[in-house]
Amino acid sequence: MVTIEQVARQAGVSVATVSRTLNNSPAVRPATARQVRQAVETLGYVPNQSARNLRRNESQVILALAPNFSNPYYSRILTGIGDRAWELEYSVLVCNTLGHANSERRFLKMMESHQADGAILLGCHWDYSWLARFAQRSHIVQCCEYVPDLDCPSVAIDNYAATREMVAYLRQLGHSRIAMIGADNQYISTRLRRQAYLDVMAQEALEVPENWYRLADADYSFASGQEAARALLAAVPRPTAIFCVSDILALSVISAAQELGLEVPGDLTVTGFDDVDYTTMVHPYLTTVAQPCHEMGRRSVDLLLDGIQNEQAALSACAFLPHRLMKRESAAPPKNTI
Amino acid sequence: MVTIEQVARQAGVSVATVSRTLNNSPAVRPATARQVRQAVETLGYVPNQSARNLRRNESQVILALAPNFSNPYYSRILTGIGDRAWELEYSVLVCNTLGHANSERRFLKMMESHQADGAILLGCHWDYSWLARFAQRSHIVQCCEYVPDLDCPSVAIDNYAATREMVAYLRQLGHSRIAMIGADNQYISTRLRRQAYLDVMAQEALEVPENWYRLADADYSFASGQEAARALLAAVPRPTAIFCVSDILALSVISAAQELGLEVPGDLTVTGFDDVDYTTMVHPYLTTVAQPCHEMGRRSVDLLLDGIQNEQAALSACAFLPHRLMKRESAAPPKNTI
DNA sequence: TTTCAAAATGTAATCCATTACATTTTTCTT
DNA sequence: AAGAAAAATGTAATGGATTACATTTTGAAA
Repeated sequence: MVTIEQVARQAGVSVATVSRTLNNSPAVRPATARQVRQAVETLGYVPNQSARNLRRNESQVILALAPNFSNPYYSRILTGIGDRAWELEYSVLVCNTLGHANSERRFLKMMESHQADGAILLGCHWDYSWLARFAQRSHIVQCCEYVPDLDCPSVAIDNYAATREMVAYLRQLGHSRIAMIGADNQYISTRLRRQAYLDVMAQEALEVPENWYRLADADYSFASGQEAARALLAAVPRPTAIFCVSDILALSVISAAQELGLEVPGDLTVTGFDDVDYTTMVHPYLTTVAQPCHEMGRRSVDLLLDGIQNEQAALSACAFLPHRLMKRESAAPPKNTI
Repeated sequence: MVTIEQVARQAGVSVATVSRTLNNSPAVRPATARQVRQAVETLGYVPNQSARNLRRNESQVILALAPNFSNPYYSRILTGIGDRAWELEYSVLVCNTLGHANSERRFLKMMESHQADGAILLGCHWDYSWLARFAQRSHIVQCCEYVPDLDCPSVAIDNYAATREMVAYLRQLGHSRIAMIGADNQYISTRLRRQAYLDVMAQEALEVPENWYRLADADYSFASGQEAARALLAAVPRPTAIFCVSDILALSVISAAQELGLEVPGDLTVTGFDDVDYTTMVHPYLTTVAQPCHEMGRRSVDLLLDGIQNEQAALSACAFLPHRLMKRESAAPPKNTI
């Protein structure tokens, strides 16, 4: 293996000069730098990052913890994270936690062992108090989901406002029997969306019968959505609109409705959340809330590196990025407003 | 920061003993080991991986290069890779190459700089000769796609056989006007599927009019599939079945057909490839070829680590994993076999 | 009890780049 | 041309764990 010493010898300079050249120190005379680069080229030298990391006490690696890869929503955020990290010459260790607390811990421990400089958390099922202590010592950014009082920056959309808009839109279309399918998790997004839904309904003096707020799996699985939908569609009177907290769930509702011979949006309005690719692949195209996933990923990286590089960076700013209501085919006025 | 030296002092032993204890060397007396672990616990010591990596000349990290994250097919393989790596205490750097050769190179360079011990390549747009030279020096495994004469192990299904089965099945249903939508890339899978399609058609003495083999984008985009489908469906006589090299493309064909007022499978049979989740989310459920994605990911890791750990491991074995023909709703006999 | 091999532990070199500090070279002023 | 400041370069310490080799301890045989 070629080491910096061999390069130094080849270039007729000291190792310090080689190091400075490669790190673009301004203290190297251009002519000397040229010789060094020449030697690097000739010998095919590639610096050993482990040595650099050891000395500089950093790794140029950031972690991205996601509860799964199968949700295209996460894929898009991860793509954004990867893009920005690439630009800033960082690498991303993507960790599929499967929602297991112990795997979250093991991954986060990588920061203590200097294998990673910081971490971006996308909705994890962590143990709050443990995480709180952890956030004290390590650089963490929360993306999409966040534990409110945690001492670290976060990036998300305004879930409460977005949901209010969506429910208000349904209301404006003429719906009054509006049900909701949430998810069996403690995510802040889930809680805020539920609250926004209830608030609008209350404000409009609309009834929300028990069981009109139904739960799908923690990770929004298609099957659990179908099940929730079947239960909802069996109710009498049946809701005329169902607001779902994810696009996959919305697709599962459409599927369940069709199996019952109901047409969407003719007999039932269905809305989703996230605006993943599949929303415009089959008719009816889904009315949903678009999140700037890619940008959210990018912004998370910026916040994280800001915290790593500037000691006195803002500790716990929460960046809210703009969402967009995508009005498409799956929502329409109810047939008869009984 | 707590170092091994402090642990040694605390435990009243030498650093060598601490190191041996933590690496489970059998040469440490149990009683001593206990003291050491006690000290580790007390001080909250976490070994510095950079130092370890420098000394051992390894990183316990493997790379996984994928051309994109948006295709659920890749997500499933990556999940398999992550699972297996987790079991073996390796970390996975997932790299989204976006199909750019320069980013593939930059990621692969991480092996030369000792940031990664090996790499799993999922269909990349590499420069063959460069890669060949690279594979000499570094540990690489190809998954799903592979460059045939490259000196490295690979994992894939038998694309040729799988396609033959699918086309034979269409034939058996009674189709004779069978078209195909491939992709504008040089992947081995694309080439083999095309060849298998042509071979079966020739064998059955079926005509393949020019333009019945159409190309979607290199990365199977929905829009490009729709375009290809529209062109195919405008042909006279129109094909009665379209074999697509990916599920997304199949969905795009169904979408295009429906926009023309054609029913699937009534007026047109459509088949996909990969069996991603979405194939059973909307009707018609897709007839497709299932690949053991998760297992392919896991197997790739095993092959890679085998190569890393055993100097004389098999250099270029190609593991073929079993596929499965999923007969579902999108394929049916043609209405009239004119 | 002595002796010696085996087992356990310790000492110090090593991995390779970075960087504080020391030294040399260059440049500019007078 | 001398002298001082600035710029460039060099020397050697440093980061923290691993491990070859040296030394001590243990335990069993004689």
